Amino acid sequence: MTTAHELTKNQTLVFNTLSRAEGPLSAYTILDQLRGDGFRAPLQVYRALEKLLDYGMVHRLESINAFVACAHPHNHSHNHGMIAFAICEKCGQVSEFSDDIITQRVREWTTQNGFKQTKTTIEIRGVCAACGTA
Amino acid sequence: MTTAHELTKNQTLVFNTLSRAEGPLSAYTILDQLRGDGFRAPLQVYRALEKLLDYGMVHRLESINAFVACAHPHNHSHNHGMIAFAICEKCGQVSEFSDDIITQRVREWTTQNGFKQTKTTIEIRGVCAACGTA
DNA sequence: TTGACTAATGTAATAACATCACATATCGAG
DNA sequence: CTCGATATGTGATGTTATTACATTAGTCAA
Repeated sequence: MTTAHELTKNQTLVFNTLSRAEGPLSAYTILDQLRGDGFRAPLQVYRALEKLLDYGMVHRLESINAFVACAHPHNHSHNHGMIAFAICEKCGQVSEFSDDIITQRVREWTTQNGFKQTKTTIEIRGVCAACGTA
Repeated sequence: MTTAHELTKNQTLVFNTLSRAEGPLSAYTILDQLRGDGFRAPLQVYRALEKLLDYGMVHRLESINAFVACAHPHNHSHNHGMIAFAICEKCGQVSEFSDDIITQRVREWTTQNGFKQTKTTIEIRGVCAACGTA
């Protein structure tokens, strides 16, 4: 069962910062936004992020070294599909989606090759519809 | 037509270093291996890598901040499929593969959402067959 | 050849991202 | 209360990447 996690003070602060943000934030941007709340060192942010990532409440975007609050209020227990991110390089907006066929194809490859996957990153960089037409 | 690129001295050194390597290397590891050839600063490596990435001769692994020589002697002109990487966290070996269905599914999503993709990253982290059974 | 342009290179400094090491505090179980 | 586990505070350090500026090398036209 996926209980709603009790967040600690720092985890709550970091999560709220990410939730309020328009787009992804770097750890150091989060730090700066939380100076007023007593944050002084990167580690305070990274430690909170680590837990939030564990809980599936936050995603890390590897290609831009940044973090976003998870868009879906999932139920992580079921629905183990891989999540893909489309990141707009103009406005920074991130769209999150999950595709069963992609998930399945990846699993097929890993199964056939005896590869035990632990984490999969799918990130599409480009320009979103809004920025493309503007 | 994709002409074989004339590489400069530094590009050649960096490419050869990556080609000889068992697995992916960080820019700073490459730098260290090229000290004997007169390399002194990170920028010498990053500049060469930038070109090699342009030419499609090298890939960047976003999830581990490292670089590998491209496994396929492709023909980049055709075959615009997205490339996926399976990265073993035990031994560092990287397997490269391309899946038309995944490529197509991603394109469907981007088309439907008016997203103009420029680059796509697919990286599977885990443990390879050899390390899994060992 | 000269001059002017472009691409490549060299170098130092700095920025951006992330972790280590160690001390202190908080909280629940027994 | 006391022990152990988890969370936190803090400084230093490690790792990755870029900026800024000077220099060198190659190309091509007049």
